[in-house]
Amino acid sequence: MDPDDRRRQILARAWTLFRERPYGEVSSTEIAAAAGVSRGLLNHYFGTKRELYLAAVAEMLSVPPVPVPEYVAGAGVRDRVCQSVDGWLELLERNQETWLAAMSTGGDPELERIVDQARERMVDHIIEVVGLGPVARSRPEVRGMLRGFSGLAEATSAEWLRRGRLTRRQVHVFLEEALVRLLEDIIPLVLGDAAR
Amino acid sequence: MDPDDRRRQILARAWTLFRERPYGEVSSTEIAAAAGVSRGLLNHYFGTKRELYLAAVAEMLSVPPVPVPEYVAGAGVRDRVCQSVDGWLELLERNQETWLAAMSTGGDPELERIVDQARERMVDHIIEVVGLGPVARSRPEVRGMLRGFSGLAEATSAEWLRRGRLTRRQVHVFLEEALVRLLEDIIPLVLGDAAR
DNA sequence: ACACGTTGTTGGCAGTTCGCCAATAGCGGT
DNA sequence: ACCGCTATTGGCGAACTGCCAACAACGTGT
Repeated sequence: MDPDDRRRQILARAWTLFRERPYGEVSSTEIAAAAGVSRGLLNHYFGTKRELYLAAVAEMLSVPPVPVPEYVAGAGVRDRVCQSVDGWLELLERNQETWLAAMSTGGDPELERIVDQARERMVDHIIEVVGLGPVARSRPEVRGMLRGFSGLAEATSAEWLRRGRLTRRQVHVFLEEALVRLLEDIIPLVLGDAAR
Repeated sequence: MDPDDRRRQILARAWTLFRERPYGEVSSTEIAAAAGVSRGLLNHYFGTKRELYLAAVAEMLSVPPVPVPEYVAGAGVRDRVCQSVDGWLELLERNQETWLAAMSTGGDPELERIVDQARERMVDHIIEVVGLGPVARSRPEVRGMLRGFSGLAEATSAEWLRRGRLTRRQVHVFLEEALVRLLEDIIPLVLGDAAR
């Protein structure tokens, strides 16, 4: 079989197993059996079980990002935020299990780095949507606070998808309002506060 | 040695190791050696390695909660929030490694439940501080949104302690302002929105 | 005082898992 | 046709975990 296809096939099967059970409870033998190959081949392709895991997570985390809304004359920041939040929730609803499973890092520093990169991409996306590029470049605190917002988004989304204490609509209203307030009031306040 | 002391000693040593390296990279043999006992004794006390891990996390997560600020006449919600946030940050700064390490659940459902309980306790604390008890009991969404805020707090705190993109003062101003806005504007908005 | 059950403690055995390597087979280039 | 390269397999050795038998210390009933 074509090595590239085989690689993708193994990654897909591995991720299927990894997202239902934690890392330690899935054996390489099981992955190999599920993929219909010998166990030694996993080593041949990915070196070690850990690297296979990292590769699988990285693969599944490279989902196409939500498109940045077009700039429409007359549309304020709130409209763009609303549209972007909706895209994010849609993407989330479609890949529930993937996202929920990927959020647990298990303290592995390298894995943490991979997930962290995905979160930074989310921050990049927000910065672009709301047009904060210039400020963000000179003030790293802005990225820090937006990273905080991504924590808010993850937690409320989990409340929606896992615990059901919030509806999708509520999450939408909540996040949209929170982000707008953040941009218009809180971030300027914190940045100005440093002048004291 | 007194069984209770021995138990605590093993838990302390185990947690020391678990917080510097992920679960899979710490062997029971190593823990036993560090604690100065035989490996079989770990099984005698905790049954399995996993249970030992859970016990260690639960032990270290049972830190004394931040005291609820006294009610002072003339002090508004903002004052109480400010005081509470400060207590939380203080606690966090003192037990950095413990908290940062405990936040990684590794997809283990039982462990996830333990950490989740700690987060719910934080929500309880906030509810008590801002006096939202009555509303929260009839509207579970309130707990959901406050759980979102705890995600915000965790993420910004990590930005402060780990990445250093925020200072402690900035985190304080940010969280205080965000929580006040949440209580006064955003939560009422979401609750009212459901009436549509 | 002596036998005995209980509990802390140890070492070792068996099963499983993982990383590595030698061996085989297919396939393209010269 | 020969040769090298890569995919693929099976197996070996090391490490780790769970379990159990054995030993020691200590309290208790007779």
